[in-house]
Amino acid sequence: MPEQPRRGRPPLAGLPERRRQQIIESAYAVFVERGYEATAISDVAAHAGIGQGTVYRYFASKREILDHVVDFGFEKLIDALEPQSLLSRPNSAEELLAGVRAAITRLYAMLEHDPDFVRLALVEASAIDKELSDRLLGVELLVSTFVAQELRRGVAAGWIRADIDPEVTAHVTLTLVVPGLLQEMRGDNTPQARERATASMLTLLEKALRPSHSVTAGPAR
Amino acid sequence: MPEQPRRGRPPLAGLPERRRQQIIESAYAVFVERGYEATAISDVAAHAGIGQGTVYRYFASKREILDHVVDFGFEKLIDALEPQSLLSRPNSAEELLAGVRAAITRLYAMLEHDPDFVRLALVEASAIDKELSDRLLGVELLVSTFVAQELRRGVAAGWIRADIDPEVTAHVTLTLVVPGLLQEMRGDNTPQARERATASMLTLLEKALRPSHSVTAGPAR
Amino acid sequence: MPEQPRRGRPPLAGLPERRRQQIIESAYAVFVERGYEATAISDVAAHAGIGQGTVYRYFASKREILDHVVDFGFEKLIDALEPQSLLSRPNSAEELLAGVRAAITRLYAMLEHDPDFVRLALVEASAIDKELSDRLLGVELLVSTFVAQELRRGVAAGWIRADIDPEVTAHVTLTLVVPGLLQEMRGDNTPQARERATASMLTLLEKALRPSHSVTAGPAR
Amino acid sequence: MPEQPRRGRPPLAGLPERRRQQIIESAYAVFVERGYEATAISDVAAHAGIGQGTVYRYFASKREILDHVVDFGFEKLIDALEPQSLLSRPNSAEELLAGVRAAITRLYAMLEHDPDFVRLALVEASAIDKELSDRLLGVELLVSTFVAQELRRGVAAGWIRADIDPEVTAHVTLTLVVPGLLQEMRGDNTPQARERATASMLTLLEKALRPSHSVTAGPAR
DNA sequence: AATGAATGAGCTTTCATTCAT
DNA sequence: CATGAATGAAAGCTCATTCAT
Repeated sequence: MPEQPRRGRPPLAGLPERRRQQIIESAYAVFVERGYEATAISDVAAHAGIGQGTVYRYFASKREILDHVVDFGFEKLIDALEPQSLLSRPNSAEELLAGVRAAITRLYAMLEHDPDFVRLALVEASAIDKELSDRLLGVELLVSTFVAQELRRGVAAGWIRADIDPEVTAHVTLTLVVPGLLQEMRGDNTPQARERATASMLTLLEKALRPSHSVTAGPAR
Repeated sequence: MPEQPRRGRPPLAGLPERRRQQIIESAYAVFVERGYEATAISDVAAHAGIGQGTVYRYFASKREILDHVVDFGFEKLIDALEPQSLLSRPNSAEELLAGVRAAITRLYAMLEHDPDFVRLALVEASAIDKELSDRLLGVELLVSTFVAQELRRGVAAGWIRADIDPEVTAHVTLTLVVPGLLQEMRGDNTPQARERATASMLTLLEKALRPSHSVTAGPAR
Repeated sequence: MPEQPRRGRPPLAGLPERRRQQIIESAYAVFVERGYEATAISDVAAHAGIGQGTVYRYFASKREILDHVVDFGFEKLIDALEPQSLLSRPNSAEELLAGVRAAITRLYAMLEHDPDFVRLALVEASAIDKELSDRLLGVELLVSTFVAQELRRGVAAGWIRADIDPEVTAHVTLTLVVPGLLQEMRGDNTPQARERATASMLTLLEKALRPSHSVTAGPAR
Repeated sequence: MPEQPRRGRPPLAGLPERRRQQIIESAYAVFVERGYEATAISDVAAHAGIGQGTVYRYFASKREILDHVVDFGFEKLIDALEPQSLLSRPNSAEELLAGVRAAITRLYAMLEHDPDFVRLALVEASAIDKELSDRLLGVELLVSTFVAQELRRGVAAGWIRADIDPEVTAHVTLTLVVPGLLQEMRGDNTPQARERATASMLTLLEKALRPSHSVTAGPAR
């Protein structure tokens, strides 16, 4: 018996990963459509065009699928925001604001291209529990900690006013996207409305961050 | 069922309304405890000390109860924030900020007294759907429209800088409570942390709203 | 509110217990018919003429129903064997054997009246696990311990031969019913066959227990 | 079946049979480990190191595998008991008892060497149905018929008392192993306990079978 | 009006079996 | 032949809702 020549159907290398992705995307679609609790696994399977049992070959439970859907959403979001551009450490208020503006613009671009994305928030919300909310809060904390660091750099360099609280301000800065998302959810998603909202929020941020002496010292903006 | 003629006083006219309230409060308690989906009507009934069937004499469905629980939560929130104080139309940036500070302080006081309240957000989230989210957005829109009006008044009167967008700024202003709520959910709810967050957010708001009077050198008011 | 006059439908005192019994008996019937694993709760419900959900109002799980079915079987068995008659402590080999014979006779009477009972063994077997087998072994141990005690008394009094091991012999004595049960399961359940089997087993037991000197010393029976 | 041209050497004629045996032994192992119902075909396949589909090339159904596992168990048992030694027709009570003792001893030896075997009873039990129980009863009947024959020979030859019922006594004799098995299941499997049980059971059997020669005062045969 | 017993639709999950490769 | 991916039937169980009393 010279070592069997690999009997049986070859296991199709990429198949598992593709199937998983297929299921995640279907789940994403139906979760967004009807919400997590209201969606049955059979709905996910039907949307993916496979049998219910097949879903369980790739995921251990409905809950695990949600986790991956959330990851999927995060990835989409992170990709859209190009966080690396935020990592290009700004050296002036202008650069910081430009970075934020660019991120917001990309966010809107993504929302336009994938309108369902906003509703993902609802999906996540609809299945929120201690663990999931911890994850979400964790991501927010991580990002805002990074932002706070940049703010601190700006304060040290003098291009951000000294009397802010970096941590809190970082949280607030992230929160600035919320009104925009609400606006989208409300359906008021014309380019004009977006631009107006973006401009206003940046102005607000600018006023809040820029040292006041710059007013007297130079042209504001 | 003879009974009819209905002699004597009507059987406690207010009873039905009190029963409804009793059920809503019980639902509030158990929803907050375990979440909407995970709560059975029997849990609500048991908490209220009545039979399950009775619940259905006062509400048509579990979902309808949620609607009222949400209303109940809003009422609690509104009561805590004493919106009438916001209605005392401010006549200076100081007054406006003082009003906001007072509202935030009351919010924190309420959270301390009724910590479960933060969790209500999760409960609502866990049952969120188009209709409910529309309602929530509607409330936000209503309040922010009012705030925008005040902002516009401030602009006209010169104690708020002219280059803000009242609507967007109003939304952003409301959003300012979000970091605080996140903070609470994260469990970081010491008085110090609260005060620090409040102060920072107010500073930010102040910088963003106050006219750079030094520049115009004109009377803010 | 002078204390409500016990509003609502009165909870029908005996109902729960009757329902439980009804379900247990239906489960007994279908378990015996098809076996435990092969029986669905819906089968039990259908046999009882109730909805599946109702079953779960009275029992927490399918397994719990089995436990009660087994108890039900044990009760039937114990009642049939009239263990109290075994408790009438025998004072001679004759009395002991008479007691055993009576018990076996009652067992057969019961089997004739309720032929499904033998199949209960299969049901129990089909669901056997550590816990259940422990229970069964526990009962066997209990009874045989009691029997061993009687045997020891007989040894002390001289009407049982001294060279037996009371414990082992007690176990063996109980085991003597097994061939009879097998016979029943085999369908060979004529009165003649039963009598023949009973007589043989008793003879065997007699020879095994009776002191040999009695042969020479006196009339053996 | 004309067996076709069949060029070259036949592809390991014995292979199919070896595969079957491999599957049966794997099934034996996992059935004993987890029980029949709780074992999935994939478990059997995994244990055998083959694909699930392959199992179905050798057996039509899970149930059929069980049948063979039971056979396998019987074979093990029969091999251990060396029935041929029982077939060496005894010519005295001593020889008979010695044979039984030897068989019991070998049984214990086997249990010690393959402790899972006792659990096979449970496995079989967990899947017991009419057909399987018929098979088991059939085997018991077969063996006891043979034993009965030997007993009859002993009666005829005078070294077994005349007043026994050969059939029933044969059944009882086989049943004598039951207490020992129960003892093992109970975990009380020390050599001492085994020896004590064996001795007691043999003594009992001896008393039950041996003619009260003292009475006849003559040598049996 | 109030109750809780009853229900069945519907859920998640398992797995024996089939079959394209 | 061997394989493992695919499947759908079926199971146990939950619970919103109904309704006889």
